[in-house]
Amino acid sequence: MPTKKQSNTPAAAAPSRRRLSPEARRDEIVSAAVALFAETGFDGSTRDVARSAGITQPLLYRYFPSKESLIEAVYARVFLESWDPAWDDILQDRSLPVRDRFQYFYEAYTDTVFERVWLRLWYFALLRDAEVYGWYREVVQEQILKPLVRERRIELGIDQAFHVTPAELEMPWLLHGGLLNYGLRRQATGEDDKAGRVHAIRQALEMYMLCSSAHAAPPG
Amino acid sequence: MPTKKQSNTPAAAAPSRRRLSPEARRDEIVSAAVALFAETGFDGSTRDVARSAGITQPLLYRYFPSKESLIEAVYARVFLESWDPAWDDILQDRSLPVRDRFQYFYEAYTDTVFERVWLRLWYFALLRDAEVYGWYREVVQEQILKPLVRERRIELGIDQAFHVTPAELEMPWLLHGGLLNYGLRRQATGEDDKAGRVHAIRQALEMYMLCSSAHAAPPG
DNA sequence: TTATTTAATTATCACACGATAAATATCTGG
DNA sequence: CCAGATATTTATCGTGTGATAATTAAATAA
Repeated sequence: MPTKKQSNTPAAAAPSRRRLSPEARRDEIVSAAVALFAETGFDGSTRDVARSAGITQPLLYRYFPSKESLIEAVYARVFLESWDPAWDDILQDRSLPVRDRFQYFYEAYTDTVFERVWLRLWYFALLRDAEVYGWYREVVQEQILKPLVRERRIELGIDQAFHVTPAELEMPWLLHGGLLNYGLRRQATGEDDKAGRVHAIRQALEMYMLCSSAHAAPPG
Repeated sequence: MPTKKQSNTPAAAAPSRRRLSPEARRDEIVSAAVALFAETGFDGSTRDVARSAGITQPLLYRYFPSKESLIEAVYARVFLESWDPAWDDILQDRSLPVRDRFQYFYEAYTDTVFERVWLRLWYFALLRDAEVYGWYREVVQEQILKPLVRERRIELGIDQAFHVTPAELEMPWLLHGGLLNYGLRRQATGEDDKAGRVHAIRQALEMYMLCSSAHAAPPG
Protein backbone atom coordinates (compact mmCIF):
# COMPACT_ATOMS: atom_id res chain seq x y z
CA MET A 1 0.00 0.00 0.00
CA PRO A 2 2.00 2.98 -1.27
CA THR A 3 1.52 6.45 0.17
CA LYS A 4 -0.65 8.14 -2.43
CA LYS A 5 -2.86 11.23 -2.14
CA GLN A 6 -2.09 11.75 1.52
CA SER A 7 -2.46 15.51 1.39
CA ASN A 8 -5.38 15.63 3.83
CA THR A 9 -3.27 17.06 6.64
CA PRO A 10 -1.39 19.67 4.62
CA ALA A 11 1.34 20.49 7.14
CA ALA A 12 2.70 17.03 7.90
CA ALA A 13 3.87 14.00 5.88
CA ALA A 14 6.35 15.37 3.34
CA PRO A 15 5.30 14.33 -0.14
CA SER A 16 7.13 11.39 -1.64
CA ARG A 17 7.75 13.51 -4.68
CA ARG A 18 9.24 16.82 -3.69
CA ARG A 19 9.38 19.44 -6.36
CA LEU A 20 12.42 21.68 -6.54
CA SER A 21 13.44 24.59 -8.67
CA PRO A 22 15.51 23.54 -11.67
CA GLU A 23 18.60 25.29 -10.28
CA ALA A 24 18.35 23.59 -6.89
CA ARG A 25 17.72 20.18 -8.43
CA ARG A 26 20.56 20.60 -10.85
CA ASP A 27 22.90 21.51 -8.02
CA GLU A 28 21.89 18.44 -6.05
CA ILE A 29 22.48 16.20 -9.03
CA VAL A 30 25.92 17.67 -9.60
CA SER A 31 26.78 17.26 -5.93
CA ALA A 32 25.76 13.63 -6.02
CA ALA A 33 27.74 13.10 -9.21
CA VAL A 34 30.82 14.70 -7.71
CA ALA A 35 30.68 12.41 -4.70
CA LEU A 36 30.03 9.27 -6.72
CA PHE A 37 32.46 9.89 -9.56
CA ALA A 38 35.19 10.70 -7.06
CA GLU A 39 34.89 7.16 -5.78
CA THR A 40 34.02 5.08 -8.81
CA GLY A 41 35.45 7.20 -11.58
CA PHE A 42 33.37 8.57 -14.40
CA ASP A 43 32.12 5.09 -15.21
CA GLY A 44 29.85 5.41 -12.22
CA SER A 45 26.29 4.90 -13.42
CA THR A 46 23.67 7.57 -13.85
CA ARG A 47 21.37 5.38 -11.80
CA ASP A 48 23.69 5.56 -8.81
CA VAL A 49 24.01 9.30 -9.23
CA ALA A 50 20.23 9.60 -9.28
CA ARG A 51 19.75 7.34 -6.28
CA SER A 52 22.33 9.31 -4.34
CA ALA A 53 20.53 12.52 -5.29
CA GLY A 54 17.21 11.06 -4.17
CA ILE A 55 15.60 11.12 -7.58
CA THR A 56 14.87 8.68 -10.37
CA GLN A 57 17.34 8.18 -13.16
CA PRO A 58 15.33 9.58 -16.09
CA LEU A 59 14.93 12.89 -14.28
CA LEU A 60 18.64 13.38 -14.64
CA TYR A 61 18.14 13.65 -18.38
CA ARG A 62 15.86 16.60 -17.95
CA TYR A 63 18.83 18.56 -16.61
CA PHE A 64 21.63 17.05 -18.63
CA PRO A 65 21.17 15.91 -22.22
CA SER A 66 23.78 13.20 -21.78
CA LYS A 67 26.05 11.68 -19.20
CA GLU A 68 28.96 13.47 -20.83
CA SER A 69 27.38 16.83 -20.11
CA LEU A 70 26.92 15.82 -16.49
CA ILE A 71 30.61 15.02 -16.36
CA GLU A 72 31.39 18.47 -17.73
CA ALA A 73 29.24 19.97 -15.00
CA VAL A 74 31.30 18.02 -12.47
CA TYR A 75 34.49 19.38 -14.02
CA ALA A 76 33.15 22.90 -13.73
CA ARG A 77 32.05 22.47 -10.16
CA VAL A 78 35.25 20.92 -8.88
CA PHE A 79 37.97 22.41 -11.01
CA LEU A 80 36.77 25.78 -12.25
CA GLU A 81 34.95 26.91 -9.14
CA SER A 82 37.62 25.65 -6.76
CA TRP A 83 40.02 28.58 -7.09
CA ASP A 84 39.43 30.82 -4.10
CA PRO A 85 39.93 34.53 -4.87
CA ALA A 86 41.28 34.94 -1.35
CA TRP A 87 44.32 32.99 -2.48
CA ASP A 88 45.22 35.77 -4.87
CA ASP A 89 45.20 38.17 -1.94
CA ILE A 90 47.67 36.00 -0.08
CA LEU A 91 49.93 35.72 -3.11
CA GLN A 92 49.99 39.48 -3.64
CA ASP A 93 50.58 40.50 -0.04
CA ARG A 94 54.10 41.90 -0.16
CA SER A 95 54.13 42.69 3.53
CA LEU A 96 55.23 39.12 4.02
CA PRO A 97 58.42 37.50 2.72
CA VAL A 98 57.96 35.17 -0.22
CA ARG A 99 58.54 32.12 1.88
CA ASP A 100 55.78 32.90 4.38
CA ARG A 101 53.44 34.10 1.71
CA PHE A 102 53.66 30.89 -0.26
CA GLN A 103 53.60 28.85 2.91
CA TYR A 104 50.22 30.33 3.75
CA PHE A 105 49.05 30.02 0.19
CA TYR A 106 49.97 26.37 -0.14
CA GLU A 107 48.40 25.56 3.20
CA ALA A 108 45.13 27.08 2.01
CA TYR A 109 45.48 25.67 -1.49
CA THR A 110 46.11 22.14 -0.29
CA ASP A 111 43.17 22.43 2.07
CA THR A 112 41.13 22.20 -1.11
CA VAL A 113 43.37 20.31 -3.45
CA PHE A 114 44.32 17.52 -1.07
CA GLU A 115 40.69 16.70 -0.41
CA ARG A 116 39.95 13.14 -1.39
CA VAL A 117 37.25 14.24 -3.81
CA TRP A 118 39.39 16.82 -5.56
CA LEU A 119 42.44 14.62 -5.86
CA ARG A 120 40.62 11.59 -7.17
CA LEU A 121 38.48 13.53 -9.62
CA TRP A 122 41.58 15.30 -10.81
CA TYR A 123 43.39 12.09 -11.68
CA PHE A 124 40.27 10.49 -13.09
CA ALA A 125 39.76 13.49 -15.34
CA LEU A 126 43.38 13.52 -16.36
CA LEU A 127 43.22 9.88 -17.41
CA ARG A 128 40.01 10.41 -19.31
CA ASP A 129 40.94 13.34 -21.47
CA ALA A 130 44.32 14.94 -21.67
CA GLU A 131 42.99 18.36 -22.52
CA VAL A 132 41.89 18.83 -18.93
CA TYR A 133 45.54 19.04 -18.06
CA GLY A 134 45.96 21.87 -20.52
CA TRP A 135 44.06 24.54 -18.69
CA TYR A 136 45.01 23.31 -15.25
CA ARG A 137 48.65 23.51 -16.24
CA GLU A 138 47.90 27.05 -17.32
CA VAL A 139 46.29 27.95 -14.02
CA VAL A 140 49.10 26.54 -11.91
CA GLN A 141 51.77 28.11 -14.06
CA GLU A 142 50.25 31.57 -14.39
CA GLN A 143 48.61 31.91 -10.99
CA ILE A 144 51.13 30.19 -8.76
CA LEU A 145 54.50 29.37 -10.24
CA LYS A 146 55.23 32.47 -12.28
CA PRO A 147 54.26 34.74 -9.37
CA LEU A 148 56.55 32.66 -7.17
CA VAL A 149 59.48 33.13 -9.53
CA ARG A 150 58.81 36.83 -10.00
CA GLU A 151 58.42 37.61 -6.33
CA ARG A 152 61.49 35.61 -5.49
CA ARG A 153 63.45 37.52 -8.11
CA ILE A 154 62.47 40.80 -6.55
CA GLU A 155 63.37 39.51 -3.14
CA LEU A 156 66.80 38.53 -4.42
CA GLY A 157 67.31 41.94 -5.96
CA ILE A 158 67.10 40.79 -9.56
CA ASP A 159 65.02 43.51 -11.12
CA GLN A 160 64.74 42.34 -14.73
CA ALA A 161 61.26 41.17 -13.89
CA PHE A 162 60.05 40.92 -17.46
CA HIS A 163 59.70 37.40 -18.71
CA VAL A 164 59.75 34.18 -16.71
CA THR A 165 61.65 31.59 -18.71
CA PRO A 166 60.67 27.92 -18.92
CA ALA A 167 64.00 27.04 -17.30
CA GLU A 168 63.09 29.10 -14.27
CA LEU A 169 59.81 27.27 -13.96
CA GLU A 170 61.33 23.82 -13.81
CA MET A 171 62.28 23.95 -10.16
CA PRO A 172 58.89 25.28 -9.04
CA TRP A 173 57.13 22.71 -11.18
CA LEU A 174 59.18 19.95 -9.63
CA LEU A 175 58.30 21.05 -6.13
CA HIS A 176 54.67 21.74 -6.93
CA GLY A 177 54.41 18.30 -8.49
CA GLY A 178 56.16 16.82 -5.51
CA LEU A 179 53.60 18.36 -3.21
CA LEU A 180 50.72 17.13 -5.33
CA ASN A 181 52.22 13.67 -5.26
CA TYR A 182 52.61 13.98 -1.51
CA GLY A 183 48.89 14.62 -1.28
CA LEU A 184 48.14 11.59 -3.38
CA ARG A 185 50.44 9.47 -1.24
CA ARG A 186 48.81 10.62 1.95
CA GLN A 187 45.39 10.04 0.44
CA ALA A 188 46.29 6.54 -0.67
CA THR A 189 47.60 5.56 2.73
CA GLY A 190 44.62 7.08 4.48
CA GLU A 191 46.62 9.47 6.67
CA ASP A 192 45.33 13.00 6.65
CA ASP A 193 47.94 14.64 8.83
CA LYS A 194 47.68 18.42 8.85
CA ALA A 195 51.03 18.84 10.60
CA GLY A 196 52.77 16.59 8.13
CA ARG A 197 51.30 18.56 5.26
CA VAL A 198 52.45 21.87 6.68
CA HIS A 199 55.89 20.40 7.16
CA ALA A 200 56.07 19.11 3.62
CA ILE A 201 55.14 22.53 2.29
CA ARG A 202 57.77 24.12 4.49
CA GLN A 203 60.35 21.69 3.22
CA ALA A 204 59.46 22.34 -0.41
CA LEU A 205 59.65 26.10 0.05
CA GLU A 206 62.90 25.86 1.93
CA MET A 207 64.36 23.89 -0.93
CA TYR A 208 63.22 26.48 -3.41
CA MET A 209 64.54 29.37 -1.36
CA LEU A 210 67.90 27.73 -0.95
CA CYS A 211 68.27 26.61 -4.55
CA SER A 212 67.00 29.81 -6.08
CA SER A 213 69.43 31.92 -4.09
CA ALA A 214 72.28 29.54 -4.93
CA HIS A 215 71.40 29.80 -8.59
CA ALA A 216 71.14 33.56 -8.46
CA ALA A 217 74.57 33.94 -6.87
CA PRO A 218 76.92 31.39 -8.48
CA PRO A 219 80.26 30.75 -6.76
CA GLY A 220 83.10 33.01 -7.91
CA MET B 1 31.17 -19.65 -47.41
CA PRO B 2 33.54 -19.95 -44.45
CA THR B 3 36.92 -21.67 -44.70
CA LYS B 4 36.26 -25.11 -43.27
CA LYS B 5 38.24 -28.32 -43.60
CA GLN B 6 40.84 -26.72 -45.87
CA SER B 7 43.69 -28.99 -44.74
CA ASN B 8 44.25 -30.53 -48.16
CA THR B 9 47.41 -28.52 -48.79
CA PRO B 10 48.97 -29.00 -45.38
CA ALA B 11 51.72 -26.38 -45.67
CA ALA B 12 49.69 -23.30 -46.64
CA ALA B 13 46.55 -21.53 -45.41
CA ALA B 14 47.01 -20.98 -41.70
CA PRO B 15 44.05 -22.41 -39.84
CA SER B 16 41.47 -19.93 -38.66
CA ARG B 17 41.77 -21.46 -35.24
CA ARG B 18 45.41 -21.56 -34.18
CA ARG B 19 46.16 -23.62 -31.14
CA LEU B 20 48.76 -22.31 -28.71
CA SER B 21 50.31 -23.60 -25.54
CA PRO B 22 48.47 -22.37 -22.45
CA GLU B 23 51.48 -20.30 -21.36
CA ALA B 24 51.80 -18.54 -24.71
CA ARG B 25 48.10 -17.86 -24.94
CA ARG B 26 47.97 -16.55 -21.43
CA ASP B 27 50.83 -14.21 -22.16
CA GLU B 28 49.11 -12.87 -25.24
CA ILE B 29 45.94 -12.22 -23.31
CA VAL B 30 47.81 -10.37 -20.60
CA SER B 31 49.63 -8.29 -23.20
CA ALA B 32 46.38 -7.34 -24.83
CA ALA B 33 44.85 -6.52 -21.46
CA VAL B 34 47.82 -4.34 -20.53
CA ALA B 35 47.50 -2.35 -23.73
CA LEU B 36 43.74 -1.98 -23.50
CA PHE B 37 43.46 -1.23 -19.79
CA ALA B 38 46.21 1.37 -20.09
CA GLU B 39 43.94 3.32 -22.42
CA THR B 40 40.43 2.66 -21.16
CA GLY B 41 41.13 1.87 -17.54
CA PHE B 42 40.17 -1.39 -15.92
CA ASP B 43 36.59 -0.93 -17.05
CA GLY B 44 37.74 -1.99 -20.48
CA SER B 45 35.66 -4.98 -21.55
CA THR B 46 36.84 -8.55 -21.68
CA ARG B 47 35.48 -8.67 -25.22
CA ASP B 48 37.81 -5.91 -26.31
CA VAL B 49 40.71 -7.64 -24.61
CA ALA B 50 39.85 -10.86 -26.40
CA ARG B 51 39.44 -9.17 -29.77
CA SER B 52 42.76 -7.42 -29.34
CA ALA B 53 44.34 -10.76 -28.47
CA GLY B 54 42.80 -12.37 -31.54
CA ILE B 55 40.60 -14.80 -29.67
CA THR B 56 37.00 -15.09 -28.62
CA GLN B 57 35.87 -13.74 -25.30
CA PRO B 58 34.89 -16.99 -23.55
CA LEU B 59 38.37 -18.38 -24.12
CA LEU B 60 39.66 -15.73 -21.76
CA TYR B 61 37.79 -17.49 -18.97
CA ARG B 62 39.74 -20.66 -19.56
CA TYR B 63 42.86 -18.80 -18.42
CA PHE B 64 41.40 -16.43 -15.87
CA PRO B 65 38.49 -17.39 -13.62
CA SER B 66 37.31 -13.78 -13.51
CA LYS B 67 38.08 -10.37 -14.86
CA GLU B 68 39.51 -9.44 -11.50
CA SER B 69 42.13 -12.15 -11.77
CA LEU B 70 43.05 -10.86 -15.22
CA ILE B 71 43.55 -7.44 -13.68
CA GLU B 72 45.82 -8.97 -11.08
CA ALA B 73 47.84 -10.57 -13.86
CA VAL B 74 48.16 -7.14 -15.45
CA TYR B 75 49.39 -5.74 -12.13
CA ALA B 76 51.98 -8.47 -11.89
CA ARG B 77 53.17 -7.99 -15.44
CA VAL B 78 53.50 -4.24 -15.30
CA PHE B 79 54.40 -3.46 -11.72
CA LEU B 80 56.12 -6.51 -10.26
CA GLU B 81 58.12 -7.53 -13.29
CA SER B 82 59.12 -4.00 -14.20
CA TRP B 83 62.01 -3.62 -11.77
CA ASP B 84 65.20 -4.23 -13.71
CA PRO B 85 67.93 -5.91 -11.61
CA ALA B 86 70.46 -3.91 -13.59
CA TRP B 87 69.19 -0.85 -11.75
CA ASP B 88 70.47 -2.27 -8.48
CA ASP B 89 73.92 -2.54 -10.05
CA ILE B 90 73.84 1.15 -10.94
CA LEU B 91 72.70 2.12 -7.46
CA GLN B 92 75.47 0.16 -5.79
CA ASP B 93 78.34 1.29 -8.01
CA ARG B 94 80.41 3.37 -5.63
CA SER B 95 82.99 4.19 -8.29
CA LEU B 96 80.66 7.02 -9.28
CA PRO B 97 79.61 9.97 -7.14
CA VAL B 98 76.08 9.80 -5.79
CA ARG B 99 74.88 12.48 -8.14
CA ASP B 100 75.99 10.66 -11.30
CA ARG B 101 74.89 7.31 -10.01
CA PHE B 102 71.35 8.44 -9.37
CA GLN B 103 71.33 10.43 -12.58
CA TYR B 104 71.99 7.23 -14.51
CA PHE B 105 69.57 5.30 -12.39
CA TYR B 106 66.71 7.75 -12.84
CA GLU B 107 67.33 7.96 -16.56
CA ALA B 108 67.00 4.20 -16.81
CA TYR B 109 64.15 4.04 -14.31
CA THR B 110 62.11 6.69 -16.08
CA ASP B 111 62.71 4.93 -19.38
CA THR B 112 60.29 2.37 -17.98
CA VAL B 113 58.19 4.37 -15.58
CA PHE B 114 57.47 7.28 -17.90
CA GLU B 115 56.10 4.96 -20.54
CA ARG B 116 52.52 5.82 -21.32
CA VAL B 117 51.35 2.32 -20.44
CA TRP B 118 53.14 2.20 -17.12
CA LEU B 119 52.09 5.66 -16.00
CA ARG B 120 48.46 5.28 -16.90
CA LEU B 121 48.12 1.81 -15.44
CA TRP B 122 49.82 3.04 -12.31
CA TYR B 123 47.32 5.81 -11.72
CA PHE B 124 44.40 3.65 -12.75
CA ALA B 125 45.50 1.02 -10.26
CA LEU B 126 46.04 3.59 -7.56
CA LEU B 127 42.52 4.94 -7.98
CA ARG B 128 41.04 1.46 -7.99
CA ASP B 129 42.54 0.07 -4.82
CA ALA B 130 44.73 1.95 -2.42
CA GLU B 131 46.66 -1.10 -1.32
CA VAL B 132 48.55 -1.08 -4.58
CA TYR B 133 50.25 2.05 -3.32
CA GLY B 134 51.38 0.18 -0.23
CA TRP B 135 53.90 -2.10 -1.80
CA TYR B 136 54.97 0.39 -4.42
CA ARG B 137 55.70 2.91 -1.71
CA GLU B 138 57.75 0.21 -0.07
CA VAL B 139 59.72 -0.49 -3.23
CA VAL B 140 60.50 3.17 -3.91
CA GLN B 141 61.43 3.85 -0.33
CA GLU B 142 63.60 0.81 0.29
CA GLN B 143 65.17 0.40 -3.14
CA ILE B 144 65.67 4.00 -4.17
CA LEU B 145 65.20 6.66 -1.52
CA LYS B 146 66.85 5.04 1.49
CA PRO B 147 69.91 4.08 -0.59
CA LEU B 148 70.04 7.66 -1.82
CA VAL B 149 70.03 9.03 1.72
CA ARG B 150 72.60 6.50 2.94
CA GLU B 151 75.01 7.00 0.10
CA ARG B 152 74.72 10.74 0.36
CA ARG B 153 75.45 10.53 4.06
CA ILE B 154 78.62 8.62 3.39
CA GLU B 155 79.62 11.09 0.72
CA LEU B 156 79.13 13.94 3.18
CA GLY B 157 81.23 12.17 5.78
CA ILE B 158 78.38 11.42 8.15
CA ASP B 159 79.16 7.88 9.19
CA GLN B 160 76.27 7.10 11.56
CA ALA B 161 74.77 5.10 8.73
CA PHE B 162 72.36 3.14 10.87
CA HIS B 163 68.79 4.16 10.51
CA VAL B 164 67.26 6.41 7.89
CA THR B 165 64.67 8.59 9.61
CA PRO B 166 61.32 9.56 8.07
CA ALA B 167 62.41 13.20 8.22
CA GLU B 168 65.38 12.43 6.03
CA LEU B 169 63.12 10.78 3.49
CA GLU B 170 60.86 13.76 3.03
CA MET B 171 63.12 15.63 0.68
CA PRO B 172 63.81 12.61 -1.53
CA TRP B 173 60.11 11.77 -1.58
CA LEU B 174 59.29 15.30 -2.63
CA LEU B 175 61.73 15.17 -5.51
CA HIS B 176 60.82 11.64 -6.52
CA GLY B 177 57.18 12.62 -6.54
CA GLY B 178 58.03 15.73 -8.48
CA LEU B 179 59.71 13.65 -11.14
CA LEU B 180 56.78 11.25 -11.34
CA ASN B 181 54.49 14.21 -11.73
CA TYR B 182 56.78 15.58 -14.41
CA GLY B 183 56.34 12.32 -16.29
CA LEU B 184 52.60 12.56 -16.00
CA ARG B 185 52.66 16.16 -17.18
CA ARG B 186 54.75 15.32 -20.19
CA GLN B 187 52.52 12.35 -20.95
CA ALA B 188 49.39 14.45 -20.74
CA THR B 189 50.72 17.09 -23.09
CA GLY B 190 52.01 14.50 -25.51
CA GLU B 191 55.63 15.66 -25.43
CA ASP B 192 58.09 12.83 -24.93
CA ASP B 193 61.28 14.83 -24.79
CA LYS B 194 64.27 12.75 -23.72
CA ALA B 195 66.49 15.80 -23.25
CA GLY B 196 63.89 17.53 -21.12
CA ARG B 197 63.59 14.45 -18.97
CA VAL B 198 67.32 14.19 -18.43
CA HIS B 199 67.38 17.84 -17.51
CA ALA B 200 64.55 17.48 -15.01
CA ILE B 201 66.36 14.60 -13.34
CA ARG B 202 69.55 16.64 -13.21
CA GLN B 203 67.67 19.52 -11.63
CA ALA B 204 66.06 17.31 -9.02
CA LEU B 205 69.38 15.76 -8.06
CA GLU B 206 71.10 19.10 -7.95
CA MET B 207 68.45 20.33 -5.58
CA TYR B 208 68.93 17.32 -3.37
CA MET B 209 72.71 17.63 -3.38
CA LEU B 210 72.55 21.28 -2.49
CA CYS B 211 69.90 20.97 0.19
CA SER B 212 71.32 17.84 1.79
CA SER B 213 74.74 19.43 2.16
CA ALA B 214 73.21 22.63 3.51
CA HIS B 215 71.26 20.62 6.02
CA ALA B 216 74.30 18.59 7.02
CA ALA B 217 76.40 21.70 7.64
CA PRO B 218 74.17 24.31 9.32
CA PRO B 219 75.46 27.87 9.50
CA GLY B 220 77.53 28.68 12.59
C1' DT C 1 44.93 -43.83 -40.18
C1' DT C 2 42.41 -43.53 -36.06
C1' DA C 3 41.37 -42.41 -31.23
C1' DT C 4 42.18 -39.25 -27.52
C1' DT C 5 42.95 -34.96 -25.52
C1' DT C 6 42.06 -30.28 -25.04
C1' DA C 7 42.42 -25.56 -27.13
C1' DA C 8 39.04 -22.77 -29.10
C1' DT C 9 34.57 -21.73 -30.70
C1' DT C 10 29.36 -20.84 -30.86
C1' DA C 11 25.33 -19.91 -28.32
C1' DT C 12 23.35 -18.00 -24.49
C1' DC C 13 22.02 -16.17 -19.80
C1' DA C 14 21.08 -12.54 -16.48
C1' DC C 15 22.01 -8.13 -15.58
C1' DA C 16 23.34 -3.17 -15.77
C1' DC C 17 23.84 0.61 -18.60
C1' DG C 18 22.49 5.18 -21.23
C1' DA C 19 18.64 7.05 -23.10
C1' DT C 20 13.52 8.01 -24.59
C1' DA C 21 8.35 8.31 -24.38
C1' DA C 22 4.33 8.46 -21.93
C1' DA C 23 1.91 9.01 -17.64
C1' DT C 24 1.41 11.41 -13.09
C1' DA C 25 1.68 14.36 -9.21
C1' DT C 26 3.08 18.82 -7.40
C1' DC C 27 3.14 23.64 -7.51
C1' DT C 28 1.36 28.27 -8.91
C1' DG C 29 -1.71 31.88 -10.74
C1' DG C 30 -6.43 32.86 -11.47
C1' DC D 1 -11.15 25.85 -5.50
C1' DC D 2 -9.74 25.13 -10.11
C1' DA D 3 -6.79 24.90 -14.30
C1' DG D 4 -2.57 25.22 -16.52
C1' DA D 5 2.35 24.41 -16.32
C1' DT D 6 6.00 21.43 -15.37
C1' DA D 7 8.84 18.74 -12.20
C1' DT D 8 8.94 13.93 -11.44
C1' DT D 9 7.83 9.24 -12.08
C1' DT D 10 6.86 4.64 -14.37
C1' DA D 11 7.73 1.72 -18.16
C1' DT D 12 10.68 0.40 -21.67
C1' DC D 13 14.09 -0.08 -25.53
C1' DG D 14 18.56 -1.44 -27.42
C1' DT D 15 23.04 -2.44 -26.28
C1' DG D 16 27.07 -4.07 -23.88
C1' DT D 17 28.80 -6.61 -20.06
C1' DG D 18 30.82 -10.68 -17.14
C1' DA D 19 30.24 -15.29 -17.06
C1' DT D 20 28.74 -20.41 -18.21
C1' DA D 21 27.50 -24.65 -20.95
C1' DA D 22 27.70 -27.14 -24.96
C1' DT D 23 29.99 -27.86 -29.28
C1' DT D 24 33.87 -28.08 -32.63
C1' DA D 25 38.40 -28.59 -34.41
C1' DA D 26 43.47 -28.87 -33.98
C1' DA D 27 47.37 -31.32 -32.28
C1' DT D 28 49.31 -35.80 -30.44
C1' DA D 29 49.98 -40.63 -29.63
C1' DA D 30 48.49 -45.38 -30.82
